[in-house]
Amino acid sequence: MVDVKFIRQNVDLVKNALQNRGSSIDLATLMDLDDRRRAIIQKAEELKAQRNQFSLRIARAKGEGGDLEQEKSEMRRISDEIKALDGQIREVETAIEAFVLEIPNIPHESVPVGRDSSDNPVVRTWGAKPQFSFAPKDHWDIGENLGILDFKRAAKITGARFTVSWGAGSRLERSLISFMLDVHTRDHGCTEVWTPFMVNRDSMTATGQLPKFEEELFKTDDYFLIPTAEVPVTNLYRDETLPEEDLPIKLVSYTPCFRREAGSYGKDTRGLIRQHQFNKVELVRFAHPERSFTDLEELTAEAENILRKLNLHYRVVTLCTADLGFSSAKTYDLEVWMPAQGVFREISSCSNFLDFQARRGQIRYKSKQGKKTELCHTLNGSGLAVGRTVAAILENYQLEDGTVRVPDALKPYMGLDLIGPIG
RNA sequence: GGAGAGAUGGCCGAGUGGACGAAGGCGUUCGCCUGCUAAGCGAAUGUAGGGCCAAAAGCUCUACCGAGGGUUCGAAUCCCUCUCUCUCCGCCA
Repeated sequence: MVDVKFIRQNVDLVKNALQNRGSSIDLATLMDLDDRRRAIIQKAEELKAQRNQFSLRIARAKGEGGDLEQEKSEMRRISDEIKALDGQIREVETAIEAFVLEIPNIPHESVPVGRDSSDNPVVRTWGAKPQFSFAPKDHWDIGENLGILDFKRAAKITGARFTVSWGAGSRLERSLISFMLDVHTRDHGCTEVWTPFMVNRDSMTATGQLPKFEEELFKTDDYFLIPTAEVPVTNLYRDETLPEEDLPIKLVSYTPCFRREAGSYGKDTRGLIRQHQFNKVELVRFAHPERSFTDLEELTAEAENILRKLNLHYRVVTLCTADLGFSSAKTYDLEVWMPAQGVFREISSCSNFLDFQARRGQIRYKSKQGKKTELCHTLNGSGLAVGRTVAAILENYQLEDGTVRVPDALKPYMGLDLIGPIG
């Protein structure tokens, strides 16, 4: 959530930022509401101050047994007026809140202005494309041929965009989760957390999934299924004040993720790339505002480190203004090389949300001297999306006979050097 | 699912209609004192919003005792609804 006070003082800047994002929100409506709000507050508070004084006088006079009927009826009038004004204030504030919750974050000044994903500049590229003496197969063909991926039965027991993994495939999924968690906790100093996979409406609102993207979420009568661990993990400290010296707080969490993928019909219909349920290891940071961009670089490097250890060719792009997620001020996408299609595919998204989520969720910090309580900055990034990592490994490590080599880093976890056919 | 108890400041805990933003204690911070430490003494110590101010500082007003509504001139205190927590019973991986 962008601060209304900030918007008021920087209307043109915000207007411009929204335009760069391709958003057509009319700020004039908001400014009118805010003007009205302050006018009513002023009136109401004046009356309240009056009421308090009357109240005091009545209390004092009570002992002396004076006739206070006149004061009382006057007070009744004031009280009624206050009640009416308070109702109006509530109304206006509800409207303002609803409005502001729909405003996306303001892109950081270092974010390039662009029209779509083709305007995302490449920051760096790591590794090299693997060379094949044969035509590399798609990961879904490799997986189905080996018997480790089973899309048909997943469709039978649930539906489209779900996957069953068998044997080494299942083990690969589990190995990757363990491997990633181990690297992030052991080498990067993150604390591992295990959270609920369903959350309430307040949590979804704090991180920015709600109110705007409800159609993207699966839900039960009572709760929402998390689309990413970002939601439960960031909300760990909702409505809390953290000690300044604890920042940055570095967390890592494995969770399954559930997404409706509404509006993506016909996109990535085969394979592991776009699923309704997938596994992800997520990095989350609560940062000091003064160094959150350093944190973003560090967090991105931590995610990259997984790809490097797996020896997967990838590149880093900066999302331009048009491609930036709703809550983010700056995002780096890590894109892994997929040899079968000959393209780079997103495998991690690392973002700095500044105080956007912290304001929605009231996540704050305070110095030991207790000077001031201020909003934290929050960040997160996939470290990594597990399903897509499986896809990348199958494609990049495939051999001509249809088997798949196990990356060195995973051998201790897999207890195998080669994934062969199940049978 | 059934029965009961509860929700007050960073924490503990008092407060059943009027000077209560809220006693007392603990904690924390600053100062004093003391060979050092501990103890002791003194002071400070919530959040949000509005106004004044170019702004900060500061001053001032308002709100907040789980949430919302009601009664009343006046509500932490009385009434209603909701949420959450705890205890016991039942069921269950």
